Amino acid sequence: MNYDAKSVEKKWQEFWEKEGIYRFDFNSNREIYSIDNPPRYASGALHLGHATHYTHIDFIARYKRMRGYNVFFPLCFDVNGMPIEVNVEKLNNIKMREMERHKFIQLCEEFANSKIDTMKMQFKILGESMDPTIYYQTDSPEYRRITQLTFLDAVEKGMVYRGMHPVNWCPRCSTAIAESEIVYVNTQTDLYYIKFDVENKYVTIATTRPELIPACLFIAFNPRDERYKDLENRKARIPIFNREVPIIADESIDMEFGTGIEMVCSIGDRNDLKLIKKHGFEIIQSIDDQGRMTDIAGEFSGLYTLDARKEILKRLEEEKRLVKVEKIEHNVGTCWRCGTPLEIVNKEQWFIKTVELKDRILQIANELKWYPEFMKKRLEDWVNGLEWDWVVSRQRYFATPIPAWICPDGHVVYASKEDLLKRNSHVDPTVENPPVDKCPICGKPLKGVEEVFDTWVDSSISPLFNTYFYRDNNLFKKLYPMSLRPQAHDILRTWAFYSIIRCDIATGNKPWNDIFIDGHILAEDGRPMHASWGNVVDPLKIIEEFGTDPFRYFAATCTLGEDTPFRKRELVHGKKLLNKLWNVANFIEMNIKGKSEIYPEDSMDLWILSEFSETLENVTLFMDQYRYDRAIRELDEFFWHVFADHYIELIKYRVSKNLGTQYTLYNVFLGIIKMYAPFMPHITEEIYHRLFSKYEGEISIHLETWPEKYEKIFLDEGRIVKDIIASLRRYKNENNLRGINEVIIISPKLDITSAYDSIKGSLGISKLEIIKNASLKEIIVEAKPDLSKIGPLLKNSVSNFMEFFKNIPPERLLEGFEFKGIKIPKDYFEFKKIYTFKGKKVDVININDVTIIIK
RNA sequence: GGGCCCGUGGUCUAGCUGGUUAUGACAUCGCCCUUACACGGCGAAGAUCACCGGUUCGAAUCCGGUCGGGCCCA
Repeated sequence: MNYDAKSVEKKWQEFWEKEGIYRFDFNSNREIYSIDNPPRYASGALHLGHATHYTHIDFIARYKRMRGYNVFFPLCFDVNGMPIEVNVEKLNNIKMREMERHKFIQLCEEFANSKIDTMKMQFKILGESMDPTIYYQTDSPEYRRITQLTFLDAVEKGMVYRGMHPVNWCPRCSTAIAESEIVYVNTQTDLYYIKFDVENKYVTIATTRPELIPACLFIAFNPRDERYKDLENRKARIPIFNREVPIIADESIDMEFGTGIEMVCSIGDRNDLKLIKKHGFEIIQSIDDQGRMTDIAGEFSGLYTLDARKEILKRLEEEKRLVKVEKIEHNVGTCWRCGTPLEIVNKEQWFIKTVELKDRILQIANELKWYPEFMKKRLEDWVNGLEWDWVVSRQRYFATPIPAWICPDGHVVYASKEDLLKRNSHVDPTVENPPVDKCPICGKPLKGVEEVFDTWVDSSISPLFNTYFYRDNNLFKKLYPMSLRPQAHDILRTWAFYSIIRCDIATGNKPWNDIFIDGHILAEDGRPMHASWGNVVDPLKIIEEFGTDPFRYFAATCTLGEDTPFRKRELVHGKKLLNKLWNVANFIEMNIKGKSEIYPEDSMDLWILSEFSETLENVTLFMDQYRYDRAIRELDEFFWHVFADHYIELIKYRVSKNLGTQYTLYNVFLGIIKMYAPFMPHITEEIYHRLFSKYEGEISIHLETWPEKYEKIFLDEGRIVKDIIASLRRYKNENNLRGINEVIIISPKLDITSAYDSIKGSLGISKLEIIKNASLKEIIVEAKPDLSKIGPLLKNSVSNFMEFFKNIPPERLLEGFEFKGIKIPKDYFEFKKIYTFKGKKVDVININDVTIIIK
């Protein structure tokens, strides 16, 4: 009988929703386990990676619930920022900056909410157990209010300032362009070779932008470049403008490009910017908002860059400084909307000081438990390399407004914290009045700030929002810090980093106890999924084909922190596992009538309880370390290859008449499906209702508690017996036998006589004897040295010994063998023996030191 | 360019606090419809553990380097 996931899963999803079984209990005194669940970005449907990550988090939530915790696992969405703006522009064929601000924001909200509805449904289909009663989305007025309040905390502590910062700028649209709005196009461009004077000689530099010569700050070459070695620390004179600039050596200069020596301007490209920062130069503004040359260009000022280029080239030619022109392939960043090549210009921006918090961040990172550990190092390296502060302002519409007003002289008035504390929504300075009539410093009129926050300013306070910071102090004390931050490694330097900063500024304390960092899900070809590569996998299609539980099985095989290619075969395997579970349930239903309360006496029943307990210990340990992959492997091995393959076969002959065995079967299987419940919530619920709920009393397995251990006895003995039975079953199989006439088992060390009935009964042996010492003649056929003992004893003569050892009759080793004057005790070897039985030919099977004789 | 991760039978993968013949899955081949399951059970074949060097009696495992792949870089 096969298990049909599809028909079963939907039923339980409806049931869980109706019964509201995943609830955080605000009134409970149980220990809290709180998860700082990633608010899903609301720009579209979930992809396979999201589906897998949320499933990983769900494993932990469900596991912790069964361990008795009051689990805080919010359903939440992130709704701010540019991807949604861009979608709205495309969908409505409009341009953000050509629309009325609040109308555009409304369109964004509508768009996001429609996506949220889709994703809520997807979470349900994925069997996620997030709690909809502790829901939030980051564009709610309440959330934005907390974003602003915590920003004002930073203001109060002197952590906020305004300053100049380079941004990507579209000269045609006259607006800042975000990194993701840049379209890179490969074009052909001219590379100009220009002579610069160095004292009474000259050096030829290559540039694609001669119009930036007036903004040249220094000349740079690679220190390994022999051609320019003697130029270091000397000065070059820039043509036309006749200004002296230093010559600097820097490893980042490409020796192959152009002449291997270049001019660094403020600001040509990203790399220039890096060099300028690194060598401590000030940025000069050379191009204005409309793309015209500024005053520094002297007689060329006011010209558009391309016109300035023509004029300057003409002059260079006149002065015989233009050596040659060469066509090259060039990657240019252009505006995604109008295609104009972008400039980098310096603009006034808002900052939160992060550089001076370096030590503090490292300290907090150390207070967190990282899973896997190496992710901490990634963060530390990143923090140590921090060079500038966090730019928190964006020239966009759809995000939390910066709660401030500004006068023409640049004096800032912030929103009143007292006022904001009393309200239930955020401040919008584009429509609201400032707390004072005019600038308290210069008396000039104030204007609301139109810039909004970088979306990480919103999402980085999720640990504060989740714990009711500024909303309910008692709850905050109870909930903060949170138990776990789960997230993926691509946003380690943003979400994790900024969260630590924001929470430290607001509370002076770490945001979480644990942080786990997940890897990515790759396409089946091992590459990242990309629509343009055609290797994207839709999670809902997979679920349609296989069911949710098999999908979750795949998720469980991913190792935390490592990228995992999607593997369909894991779904196939998951499906088989479900079938196996289903059929074991069938078997148990057929053989058990009612719940037995008779504790087992049979040694093999005690053995499987011991095996179960060991598995339980390991699974628990792995789950506590967020190693769900190890946990499920452990569980699979026990369930399928110990419990199903061996134990069930072993008790078939007696299950109907042995209540202790029925007790064992019932309880071990109940324990197994409980351990599987966090991974595969549907089938375990189905089996629970079919076999167990009427005795156990819960309406859902997901309200059950984690299993408990049994006393571990007969574990080693049981394993030997299991192997004996398996080998005899194989023997029967190979020889096509229905039963066996006579078997003698010699077990010199472990006492397995109590398993006499199990061996005899399950194999159909007519005459069985289990003895400790054979009165038979034993012949040692083989000896195996234990190198972990012999290695340290003999050190470098081990290999000589191994050569020598081959030719020694094994029985000589029994007497304590001597090699090069060193005595080797006999327990440094493992011996394999056979017996002759009254001179008759018998079949013999050896398992460790146990010998089985079959007549 | 910098930091981190990964590189194991045909494919994917476990092991990586060093110990003899390296785990499992899929695929391949053989046997078995044994009163839960043929989406099952048993067995066979298949790997110089990316490469080079070092430490060690002994390295897939530790160290250094090379090559290849991935992620992040405000």
